[in-house]
Amino acid sequence: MDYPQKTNSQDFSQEQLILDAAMKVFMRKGYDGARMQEIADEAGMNKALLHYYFRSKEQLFQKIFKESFRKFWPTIELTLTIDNSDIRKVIRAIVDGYVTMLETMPYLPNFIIGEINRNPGKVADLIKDSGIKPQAIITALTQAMNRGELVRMNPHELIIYLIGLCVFPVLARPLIGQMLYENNEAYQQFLANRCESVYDFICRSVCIDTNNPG
Amino acid sequence: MDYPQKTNSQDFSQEQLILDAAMKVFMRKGYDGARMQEIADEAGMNKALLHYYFRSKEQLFQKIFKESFRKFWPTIELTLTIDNSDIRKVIRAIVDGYVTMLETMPYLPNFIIGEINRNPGKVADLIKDSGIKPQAIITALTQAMNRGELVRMNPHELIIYLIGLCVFPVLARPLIGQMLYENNEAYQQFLANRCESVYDFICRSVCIDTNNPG
DNA sequence: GTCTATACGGTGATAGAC
DNA sequence: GTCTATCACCGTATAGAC
Repeated sequence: MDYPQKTNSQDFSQEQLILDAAMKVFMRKGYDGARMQEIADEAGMNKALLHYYFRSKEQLFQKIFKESFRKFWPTIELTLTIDNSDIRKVIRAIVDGYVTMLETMPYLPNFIIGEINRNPGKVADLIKDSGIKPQAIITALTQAMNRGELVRMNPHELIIYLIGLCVFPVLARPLIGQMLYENNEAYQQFLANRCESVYDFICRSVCIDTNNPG
Repeated sequence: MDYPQKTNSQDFSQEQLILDAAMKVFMRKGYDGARMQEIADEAGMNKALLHYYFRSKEQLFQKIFKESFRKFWPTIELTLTIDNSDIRKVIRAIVDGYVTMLETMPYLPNFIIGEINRNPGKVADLIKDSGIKPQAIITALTQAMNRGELVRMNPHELIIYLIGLCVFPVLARPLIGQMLYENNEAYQQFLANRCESVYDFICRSVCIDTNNPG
């Protein structure tokens, strides 16, 4: 009988437990701050097993990082499969996509940005490997500008501002929460409403009402 | 003769050399990634001297971090000593202040945000120690809203967006540069022009032209 | 596959000569 | 104050029993 390589139905499960644990620990501590022991504890197994499955800390980290990176960017591309004819809907979808994603993974931006700054030289390879290209969104924005729905500006810059407005509130969360909101309650409120807030802020800046020109 | 404690005119200079070196290394590598040996090399002196002057890595780090934090935030408060009657000038001054500061210290935001996420519990003390309060800017924004110069919105949110738009392009620099600008030249161009670009983006969103109401 | 024990290198910190 | 030498510890990684 020619079953797949897996001879033990627990194999994948163990590997996945490690990956999940590693994701948690690396995201919070970064590469330098993470400890293999902590990942083992989090996964509820022995430290030696991590090396059995992934050889080294570096290789385990690479797996986690590539996966994280994939989750960080494509949000913006995938939303473009929706109706392109109204640029407001596109912007709304992008903002919603980011905000929703960040609710479940609030540590992601800090992790990605921290590690990318720690090792900027590897970014090129990383992007090449991921196969991600921002072309779709650039095209959509440019077309909207040509249709007169968007203020004319460099589409690259608009993308940066768009992502920045979604991501920065989460990135600087401890700082903002403490500095501007003393208690956490009001800040929770802001985070909950920021789909609307960010969308409004962007639209007021760049969207042109084509029904009432002038 | 009662000269000050300093019997050796080099004392201060040595201490300062260490602080400068530590700033460089901590900013790029973070606490976990930084090595006392590397700081010593950067300062051009022996590793043991770091401990002689600052006792431990932790204490040296605290000095650097508090100093960095002081540089990161007050930009926004200090600019408020300028003319408050035109909110556009205030916004312009804040954006200029941040962008200029970031040109000389591009690693600052990543450092601050990374370390704050690494140790969120200490943020409250840090802010208390620094004595920084965002009250002046909040008041200025609220007054401008009451005068009808600004769109009505939560002033806290506006501050977050303002800082985010200035800071994010630098934070995500390696990512943006590679993903959106393949070569470095066009990105340099964007960074050079972003005082204007960010200012325009914000003003279009929130500033109301009081000469032509309606 | 999973565990325990251990080798190995690196890092913060100190002792002690000068 | 500044150096060299060294310690004690911790963290990654491996060896080897089961």
